Formats: sequence, C-alpha cells, structure tokens
Amino acid sequence: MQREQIDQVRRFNRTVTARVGVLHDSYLGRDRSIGAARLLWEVDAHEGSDVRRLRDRLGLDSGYVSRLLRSLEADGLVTVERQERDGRVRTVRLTGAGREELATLDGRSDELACSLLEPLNEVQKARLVRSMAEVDRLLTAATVTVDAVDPDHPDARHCMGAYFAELHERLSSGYDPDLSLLPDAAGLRPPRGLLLLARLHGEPVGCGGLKLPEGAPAEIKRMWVAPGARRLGLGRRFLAELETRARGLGRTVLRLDSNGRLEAALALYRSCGYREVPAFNDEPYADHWFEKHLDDGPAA
Amino acid sequence: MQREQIDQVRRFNRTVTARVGVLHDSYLGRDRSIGAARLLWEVDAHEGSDVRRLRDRLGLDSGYVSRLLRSLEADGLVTVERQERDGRVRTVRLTGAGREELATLDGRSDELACSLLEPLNEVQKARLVRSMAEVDRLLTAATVTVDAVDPDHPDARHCMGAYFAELHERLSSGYDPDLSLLPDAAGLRPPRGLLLLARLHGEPVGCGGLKLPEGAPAEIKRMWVAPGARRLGLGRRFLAELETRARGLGRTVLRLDSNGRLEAALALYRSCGYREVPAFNDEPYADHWFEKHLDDGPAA
DNA sequence: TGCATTCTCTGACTCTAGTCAGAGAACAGG
DNA sequence: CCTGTTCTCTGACTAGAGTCAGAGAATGCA
Repeated sequence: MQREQIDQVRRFNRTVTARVGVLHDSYLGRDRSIGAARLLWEVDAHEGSDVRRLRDRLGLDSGYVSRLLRSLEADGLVTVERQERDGRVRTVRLTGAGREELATLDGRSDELACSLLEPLNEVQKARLVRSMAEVDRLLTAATVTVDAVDPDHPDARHCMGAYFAELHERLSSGYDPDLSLLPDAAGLRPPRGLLLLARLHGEPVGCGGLKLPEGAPAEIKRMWVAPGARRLGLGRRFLAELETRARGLGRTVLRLDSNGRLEAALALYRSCGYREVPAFNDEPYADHWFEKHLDDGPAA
Repeated sequence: MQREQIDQVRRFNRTVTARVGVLHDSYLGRDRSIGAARLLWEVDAHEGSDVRRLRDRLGLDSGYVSRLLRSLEADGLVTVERQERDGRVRTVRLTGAGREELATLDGRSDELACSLLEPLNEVQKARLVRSMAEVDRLLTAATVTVDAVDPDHPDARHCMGAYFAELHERLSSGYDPDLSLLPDAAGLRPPRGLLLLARLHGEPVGCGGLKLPEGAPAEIKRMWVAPGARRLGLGRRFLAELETRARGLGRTVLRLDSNGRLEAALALYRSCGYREVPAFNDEPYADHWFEKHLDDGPAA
C-alpha cells in the first residue's frame, strides 16, 4: 500500500475522531450513557431481537448487556420477554417511550450534523456531503467479509432463498428452482465446489458459488448480493475471489450462465472480462452464457 | 439545511465512529491510555509547549493533565521543567524515548489505516483516499472560527506580522509597512473599522480588516490566510463575513486594492463579484483596484 | 510591601464502561 | 431421566477518564 494513501487515511482518522467522534459521544450521551444509546439503536434496527444478537452485534459482554437492558427496562424504554420457542432466549422490544427517546437522540444527531455543516458555504456543504457519502459507502464495503461456508449453513440458505425469490420476481417467466440446473448443497461443497458468503456486521449480504465438475470448466453459480449491500463492489469482489480460488485449484476457464433481465449482472461480467459465448448448457432460465480464460487479463 | 444532507452526515457519523473511532482507540490505547497518547501527540506537535497550552488544546482539566504528565515523566517519555521567564509556567519536552514511543504509536496508526484500505480493490482504495482527503479538508474548514477581535490582540498582531512578511517576500519591490497607506490599530477598531480573525484549534490562521471611513466607501484591508490554512475557502469566508457586516452598518459599496503578484487573491476577488476599477488611492504597493456594490449579487 | 492573580500540582472523589466468575433456568440428545 | 450445553442474569471487581476543591509557589501591580 502506498505511503501517501496511508498518510491521508491517518490524517482523516485524526480529524474525524477529533471532530466527529468527540462531538458524537457528547451529543448522544447527554443524559443517557452512550452504551445505553447504542443498545437502544440496535434494538430499534432489529425489531424484536434477542439478547444474544444484540450482544454479538455490539460486541459487548453478556453481563454488561444484561445490566444495560435492566436499566432501559426500568426507564420503561424497552420490554424484555422470554421467547415462546426457547425459554432461555429473551426478546427485547421497544416501547412507545423508547421510540420517543430514540427520536430525541436522533434530534441530537441532527444537531451534530448541522454543527458540522453550518460554518460552510453551500458549495462546500454539497461537496462535503458528497464525499462523506463516498467514504461511508467505501468504509462499509471494507467492512464486508467474504468467507467460504458450508452450503447448509443457515446464512447460506438465507442468501440462496433470497436469490431464488428475486429471480422469481424479476424473470418474466417466474422461477422454480426445481426446473433449474442448479447444483444441490453437495455440489457446492468441496471438493465438488465451494460457496462464498459475504457478511456485513454479521448479517449475510450475498453469496457466490463455484461448481468444479471434473473434465469441464468451472462454473460460477448463485451470485447474489442483497439489495442493501449493492453498489459496494461486492459482485466484483466475489468474482475476483472465485477466480483466485479457481486458479488455485488449477482451473483456467470459468463459465457462467445468466439472464438478460439481470442487466447489472451482465454488465458486471462483461466489465470483468467475461466474453459472451454460445449456450453451453440447457439451463431453461438462461439466455446469456459467458466464459473467461483466467490468463486473459486482470480480474480487477 | 436540507434533510437529505443531514441524513447523509448522520450516516457518515455512524459508520465512521463505528469503524474508525473504535479501532482508533483500541489501536492507540494498546498499552498506554489514550489520554496519555493524545497528550504525547500534542507535546510532539508543539515542541516545548507549556502545560497550559496543552490543557487548552486538548480541553482537559488541569489536574488531569498534571497527573498524565507525571506518568509520562515517570516512564521517561517527557521532561517537565520550569520556564525561565515565568517560574510558574512549566515546559514539556519529549525525550528520545518519548519520540520512540510516538513512532510505535504512529506504526499502529498505519496498521489501522491499512486495515481500513486492505479489503478494497485499487480503484476503490484510490476513491476512498480521495474522498477522505476532501472530508478532512472540509471538516477542517468547518472547524475554523471567525470572530472580530481588537487589532492589538496578540493573535491579530501575529497575523498582521506574517502578512507583512509575506508581502515583503512576494512583492518584487519588497514591502515596508511605513510606506503603505495601512490604517493603524485604531483604524481597524470600531467605530472606525473592524478586524476579523480566523482561528483553527485556537491558533490564529488568518485575518481580514475593514476600514469604515465617513463619507467614503468601506475598504477591505489586510486580508491574509496562513499557508497551512489555505484551500479551505477561508478567503471567501472573510469576504462574505466582511460584506455582511458592512451591509449591517449601512454600507453598500466595498473597495480594496491589491497587487498583481498576489494571483490567488485577485482571482478570489473576481470570483466573488469584485470588479476592477481605476485607482482610487495612492497606495504605492497596489497595482489593482476593485469595487463591489453589495446589492449586485450574492457573495457566495 | 501587601494583595490579588496566575499557574501547576495533589488528594479525594465520581461515573462510565466494561471484565470475570459463577448461578440458575431451559433445552437437546442419548 | 441424566448430563452436558446454552442462554441470561447477578455480584464483585477494575481501569480509564475525568471533576472539584483547594494548596503552594511565582508573579504583577498598586
């Protein structure tokens, strides 16, 4: 990585933690501890979430979270009840008062935002906001992790389910997985294949599979990115990672089939060096087929 | 301010405090408290600074700073000695060990920077760094305060001294304030005029004066921005603020003289709606004269 | 010289944000 | 039914980051 880039990031970190970080805490924590505020935020973001999930998402100690919840409960901001299905698990829900409290916290966030923008003129404001959006987007992208998982993992199932649902919605013909040539779970498990899963803050936000048939080119399958995680370059990252792994396994050719309705996907494949080829399978839902020779060019 | 802008700033704040803020602290505070690390940083930035200045810059309690200094002193990272001039004041200086410690802290900053960039591809890295630079620049700009001060205030004297020195260096003829038509301190003190001073983190970084002669147009004088604070839109901000104040005092015409060597200044005046006019005074160091009618257009 | 002020330091607190070690209920599998 | 595991909770403790009220030395000014 270049020295100049690192230095700029450091300068950014210093400026931002000094200016935003400090204010952030002082604004939010005005009469509620910032731990409690964060927890409240998290409860709101995931209605009816269980304590364990909150703990994981915030990375906090179980005892600490428990104590915070007691204090929020005492203030009437949340209710905590045992789950029907599993009596050990407890579910947290915002009350009306909790929602109000959040609204005032949001108001303070607004004040902070205004105090940052206020001294600037209109041109500067617009520029700052635009750059913040870019930083936000790219830092989020950098937070996404991509790992190989077992196709039967609940997170993987979740993504594939969402993938099928989306296909069903977007293809003119609808979509029925049973009619498709998709590999089953075993077909995406080593050594017959692999499945990459992207996670953002622990939530699954995309998947990309690779089929490794013997005596035939490797095939990319089930590339999907959750709507909320698009425009983060995740598709490109999946392709790059799949290509690297395929190359590592001695493969030199990658294939995939897709559908003309999935415009963004087609554009992605083309811009990553995939060339359209005649149909190489009978996938009923495909009307475009692509191929890439891994030594053809960079995956970037 | 627009709702959309505020929301974007809030999103930015959340992402950045979560991603950068937390890591920042955990990286820096690995075996030294982050208060101590910040103090060390500040001592380094201002060699031989006195305790009071450190306290002011970091916004900390005197007792707290004193205690932090004792601990840094005990670890051999700084030395604290009484000042010659004023025996109450104590001066802090880094030792060699302190410099080393800082270097390892910097190394951690680098690690943090890398960890932020690492998951991204080259295009994304370049974009992120560019946007960070922009955010950094504009947040810094927003941190600058502009207030009216007395022309005899040490900060004001500092700026005007720097202004003269810069003129002397840049004008082909050199510059001698005594030959110039500059107003003295009283001429920039209400009601005969006013002086605005810009400060960044408490340090003076620019000035802009207004002369308010009776029966003649108001005149802008001694506009100067410190080299380290340029490209923050400060000149524009001075002009806008001076125009607002002039308008508030019933003035409708502003004038100023300048020198062709100060290209950036001329460009600024032109882009802010100042029109070049024939010489309206005998200022020996001027070769360009400008005028603006305050109802002519926006100051933005 | 005396008095108020400035500057740094010390001692005694406080509050937040945790950590750690279990306890006890609920569940899962044999 | 027993055993081990999971999940939440409680009690006891700690470190960091300050705050507050003076004390004591040095200085400035009348």
